[in-house]
Amino acid sequence: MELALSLGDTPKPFSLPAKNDSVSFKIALGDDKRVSSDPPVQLDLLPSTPVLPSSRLRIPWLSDALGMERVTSEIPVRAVDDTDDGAALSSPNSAVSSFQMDFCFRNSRKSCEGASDEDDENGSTRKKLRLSKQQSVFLEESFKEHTTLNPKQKLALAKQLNLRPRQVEVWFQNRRARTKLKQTEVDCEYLKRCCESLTEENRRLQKELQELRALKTCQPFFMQLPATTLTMCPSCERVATNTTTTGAAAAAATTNNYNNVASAPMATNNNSVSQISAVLSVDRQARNIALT
DNA sequence: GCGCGGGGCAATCTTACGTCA
DNA sequence: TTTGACGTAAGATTGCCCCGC
Repeated sequence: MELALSLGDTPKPFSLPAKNDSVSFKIALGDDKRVSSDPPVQLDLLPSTPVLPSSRLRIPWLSDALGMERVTSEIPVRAVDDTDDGAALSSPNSAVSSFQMDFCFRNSRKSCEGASDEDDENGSTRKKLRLSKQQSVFLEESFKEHTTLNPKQKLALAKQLNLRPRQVEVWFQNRRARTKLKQTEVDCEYLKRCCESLTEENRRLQKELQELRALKTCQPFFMQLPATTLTMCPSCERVATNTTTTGAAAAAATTNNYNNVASAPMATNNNSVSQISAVLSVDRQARNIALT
């Protein structure tokens, strides 16, 4: 998914890192300046302080990568009728109660029925699975490492959590989708703030422009100035030189021709210091009026 | 090039659960 | 305290598209 918002003359296309399926935005402004000082928020939708009981629950590929000792025997696995993936997992029946003690501390009834398809077989309505807190935490930890799973990882995770591979797959799909949704919401909020900021900036600049035009028409002193005048940029506090043929054009060009005062070629015209000071003074007054 | 299978994604449905009057 | 309506979160399904074989 790619959204572009460009303002100004140099829209810059951007590419998104596909990592983590997050949607991010870049705003290309005319001079590549951010409108808002706030950087776009990158949501950290993963639990920052997982309560994963790492001593008992382990992420297979993580543990393998770290060379950790496998302790999967501590996570008893109940027999699962895995019809959709064809990978039935089994373990001694004695492990069932141990698993349920591990995973089903919450709402004793519902969260323990997840991996069973018994409801389908006896014709009654199938109860919807609610993952236990620990299962969710474990999946979140896994998601933190891999937002997508390869078949091997999926099987390993399903086995450790006593879920069907399909359930793990669905959980990851939903997790990706909802992460993306939340990130999109955050990004939209950020764009909204940017839009408001730009609107306000535009309104202010329009007002300043009107003030400058009014100043130009009301004060013939402007019109009598030589070709080059100095004005102060209200935004960046820099003095601008406008080398034009008329005073009117100079006034109109003040918004896009601001240079550092040090580089202003003041010596190239016949303006006296007093004339420059007068222009600056008038310009400052106009600016203050516009801002207030 | 075409068909097929697998995986991801978007949209949607469904259900569990919390809140509140 | 109980109960029903309501909203939300989350598990699950479906259909489509893309890609590799």
